[in-house]
Amino acid sequence: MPRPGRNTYSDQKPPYSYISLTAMAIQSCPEKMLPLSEIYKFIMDRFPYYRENTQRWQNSLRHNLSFNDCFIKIPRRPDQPGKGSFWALHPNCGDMFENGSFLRRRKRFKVITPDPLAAVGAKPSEAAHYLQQQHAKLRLSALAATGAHLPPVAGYNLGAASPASTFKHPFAIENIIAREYKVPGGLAFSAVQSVSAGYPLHGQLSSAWPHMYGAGAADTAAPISMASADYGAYGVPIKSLCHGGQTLPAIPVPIKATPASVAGLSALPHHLPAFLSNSPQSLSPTSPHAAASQSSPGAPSDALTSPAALQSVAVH
DNA sequence: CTATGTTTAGACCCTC
DNA sequence: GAGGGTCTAAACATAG
Repeated sequence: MPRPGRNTYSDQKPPYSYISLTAMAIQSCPEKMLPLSEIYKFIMDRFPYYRENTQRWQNSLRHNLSFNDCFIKIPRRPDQPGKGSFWALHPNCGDMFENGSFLRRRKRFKVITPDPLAAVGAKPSEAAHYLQQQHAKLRLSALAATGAHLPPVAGYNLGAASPASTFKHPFAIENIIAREYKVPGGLAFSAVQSVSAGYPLHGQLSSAWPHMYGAGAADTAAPISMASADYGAYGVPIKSLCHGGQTLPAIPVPIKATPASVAGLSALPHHLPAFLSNSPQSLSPTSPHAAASQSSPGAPSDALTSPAALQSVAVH
């Protein structure tokens, strides 16, 4: 099975499924969510193969976004004008891939409850209240984001914030790349750790993931650029969410009402999965900036790393 | 009108 | 061979 990171695939079809390509794109964004057009752009930027037949693969890609539960649609808020929604990865899409193969998942990811609100048995009024709370959170974080020197927080920590946590998003660029850096003796070089520790990784990444971090790719928007100038506290980009100058992410609402969206959300709202709560921590990158100082105990970010927080199952 | 999102269907490939 | 994952194509609906 072809492995990533060995060549640039130039005009050849990259050995990644649309799912993994999409996941890469999403993961490359500090907010861990992207509008469709940005996903297109990401893929075309890095894989020349996809600069042709756009109609074909983009249709497939849209199909994948809709069809696969591992992608969740995040509506734009009213103050985020634009077309289409944002797309994010379900936090519990888990270890869908195995053996380093990005062509085929071992299991299809499927969620098992309709939505977080239903999962906690929220009545409509409670749901509204819940959403208001989330709104308030976001506004608070937005304020924080505008301040240049607020305490940094751990971002979409991928498990890094909690010592007990081992969850690392399988699609995280850091994670994917880390697989390429198995150090003799069984110790894997952890890009996540390096990023957390503030070590510049670009050099390593370039060699491991040439089409992503290639030397000549400086103009292709270094995917996990952690330039402090670009992001405020909580990792919310000061410039915009990839476009448009908005700083507030939308309230993430798993739109798909599959019977299971978030089965284990009984702990809500206090332990609302960070991802779903759209707590800025959960959506911001792990960065040198966003290292240790954050996270009060029990902060929403814990939820992302807690298996109990959001139970989805990989269904065969 | 175009981009986006959903759904259905068939073919191909892989794993069990 | 069955079942499942992926890819492709197409039709349709909706939003900007």
